[in-house]
Amino acid sequence: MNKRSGSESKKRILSAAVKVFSQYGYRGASMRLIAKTAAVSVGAVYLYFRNKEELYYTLIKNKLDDLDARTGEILRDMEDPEETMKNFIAMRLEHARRHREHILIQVKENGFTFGIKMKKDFFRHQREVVEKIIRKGIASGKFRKCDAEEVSKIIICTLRGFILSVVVEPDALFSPEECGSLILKGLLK
Amino acid sequence: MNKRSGSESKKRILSAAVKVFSQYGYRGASMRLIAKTAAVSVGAVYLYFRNKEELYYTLIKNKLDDLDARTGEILRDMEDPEETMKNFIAMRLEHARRHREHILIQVKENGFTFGIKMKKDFFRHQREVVEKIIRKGIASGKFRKCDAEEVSKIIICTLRGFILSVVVEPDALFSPEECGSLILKGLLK
Amino acid sequence: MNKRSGSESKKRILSAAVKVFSQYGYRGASMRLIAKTAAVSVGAVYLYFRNKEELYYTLIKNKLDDLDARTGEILRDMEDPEETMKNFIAMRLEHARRHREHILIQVKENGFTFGIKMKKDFFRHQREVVEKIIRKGIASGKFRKCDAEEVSKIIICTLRGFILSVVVEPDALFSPEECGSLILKGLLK
Amino acid sequence: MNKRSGSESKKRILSAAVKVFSQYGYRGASMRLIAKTAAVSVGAVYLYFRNKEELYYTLIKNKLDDLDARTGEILRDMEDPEETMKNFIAMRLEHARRHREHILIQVKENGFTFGIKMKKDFFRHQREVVEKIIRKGIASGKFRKCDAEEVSKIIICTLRGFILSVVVEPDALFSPEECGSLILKGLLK
DNA sequence: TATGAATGAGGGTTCATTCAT
DNA sequence: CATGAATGAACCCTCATTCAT
Repeated sequence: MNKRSGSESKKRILSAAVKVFSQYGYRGASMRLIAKTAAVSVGAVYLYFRNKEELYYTLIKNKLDDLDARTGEILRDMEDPEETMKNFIAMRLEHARRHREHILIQVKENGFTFGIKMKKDFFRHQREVVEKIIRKGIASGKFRKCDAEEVSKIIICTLRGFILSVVVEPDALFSPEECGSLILKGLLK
Repeated sequence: MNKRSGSESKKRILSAAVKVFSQYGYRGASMRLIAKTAAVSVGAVYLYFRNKEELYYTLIKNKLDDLDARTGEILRDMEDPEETMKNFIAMRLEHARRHREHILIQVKENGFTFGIKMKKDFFRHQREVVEKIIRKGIASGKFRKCDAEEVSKIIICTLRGFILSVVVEPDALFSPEECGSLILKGLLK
Repeated sequence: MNKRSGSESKKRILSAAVKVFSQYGYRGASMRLIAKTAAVSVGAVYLYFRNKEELYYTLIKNKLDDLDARTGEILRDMEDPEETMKNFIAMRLEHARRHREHILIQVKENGFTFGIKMKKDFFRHQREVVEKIIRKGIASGKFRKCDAEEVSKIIICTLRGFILSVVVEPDALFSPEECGSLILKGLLK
Repeated sequence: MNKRSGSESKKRILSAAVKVFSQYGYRGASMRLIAKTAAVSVGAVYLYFRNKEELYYTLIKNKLDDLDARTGEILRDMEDPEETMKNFIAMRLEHARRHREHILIQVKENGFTFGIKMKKDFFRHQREVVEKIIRKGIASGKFRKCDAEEVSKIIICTLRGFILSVVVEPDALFSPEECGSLILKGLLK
């Protein structure tokens, strides 16, 4: 059909794949539909990706790398740990809202076996970031003393819950500020 | 050609279905595999469930009803709101740990259309329970003043995150007590 | 369930089979539905008929035997060949109208391989009857001279067409008299 | 993995379908067998026809359209109604003989619900054609006076019978001439 | 004589993947 | 680089038939 540069086609396919995977899940998405959505032939998809699995994998990898980069930025100029924690949470929520489809893909195929190591690495790194913030907060006397590792896990989980909600019920928005507040101040007086 | 009591077979099928659905997701699970796992013929599955969808639906419904009942129990004898909230969170986490596979099924098929009303009803009810506890806590002066509806949403999301983690990474356990603590006391001193 | 005499059950099954076969055709009819319609268990059907094929075969055979008997009666007191021919045609049409379902079964499974000999025998016999009437008619000078065998075939076919129509479009009735007339007098002046 | 031109495959499939449907009926015919008969993969059949129903429908439609066209030709140059009627009957019989399998398909699935409107339209049109010939015949004084509508119905039925016979017993041929004769002249002197 | 749970082959259909062009 | 017809394994589901009761 149209002649396009190779990389252009690849981008189109990736973009189409995000849409289709997020809507139908890994198994529900058909290569034909992805190709059609990308306005490309079925064969073309196999030109750029060995198979469905690799296409899916690439998608996830791209997004996690992106998120890793943004996390790095936030960490770079950490001064006030409270501020940093708020920024981190807000960034993750904002990212989830903007890339709802990507998160959906992962949510739907959670437990799916591809790229499980990649995901574990990502989550470990995120947790370590949070732990680092907490330690800084405790050291600076702003956070109450607690088991930084344990609490970092909990916060990551909490965040996961927030993000899941953002993605699953995009209409029922709640403010990142309140989320941050709860984590920082708790319910009790 | 084994003869088994009807209800025995049905139980075996349900139990097999939980395993298979939780491992492969709705689409990934094949009726053949479910039948095989239940040590039953394909036809037998259709003897007890009209189709795949109904089998899936029954699974979800059973578990949600169960959870509704346990939630009711906790609410019934609420005296100290702080205690009730802790109990509620602990119950949900405990339940998730014990029925990991069931939660997995739902996580994986999030966005899947069957029984969506049933799920929505469940989540609304759970949120209302939390809201009720919060209002009681504020009224009794134990909780800081806040928008009970908004915060109940956030807590449900937080909980969702905890549960997701319990289910996705069953090894990386963290204590229900700490979870409750974070929600109640927050990170700050 | 109910205790019934064996022959009663058999009758019920046959009667149910006629209904179900005529509505759904041989392949479309399920043994389960036949059993249900007969208010009998699936197993019971296999008590009286070795399998689906035999049940079907029995049905057809019964009806053809019945028709053979009636044809015999008409032939017995043949005096006026014109009258006899009219009676024969009327009888067949009347029979078709009253046993619409049976005819439908055969129409639908025409070419079906069971009992093909039985049907051939039946049709041959019917044709011979018609041939006999024609010969008598020619001999008596009432019918124009023609190849009795050839014409008997044609009349049988004509009749088949009439019957098919009676069965397929039961509302669009046309009179047996007119049918007889056409065959006897033709279109020409 | 043979490469064939698309339209070639489609033709092969249609041709195979005629054979298989005519032998086994709609329900008895399996897509697998049709594919095999066409020397094509199962998937290929679904490349050209959305499903079994559409394949069947296409078959019927093609043939009915063809027959409509031939009927039109005969009507176009009607001069002598007797001649036209003979031609019409002969054409239909000839057509039945040449497309035995197609007729068989329809005979077997009579009462089958697909495309029922299409068939009704066809039959209505055919009857109107016959009615037109009859009226012309009466007007020209060659045919005896009769209820043209009623008699056209009967003739269509008669024809149906002839065709059915041609198709069901292809060996027991009888001449189109004699068929025409019977309809025109009747049995009586 | 009667039941109906159980079986498993087979039916319609989809879809990841390949390959001649 | 790109196409899309073709393949065939695998999916969900039905149903004739059997057999323990």
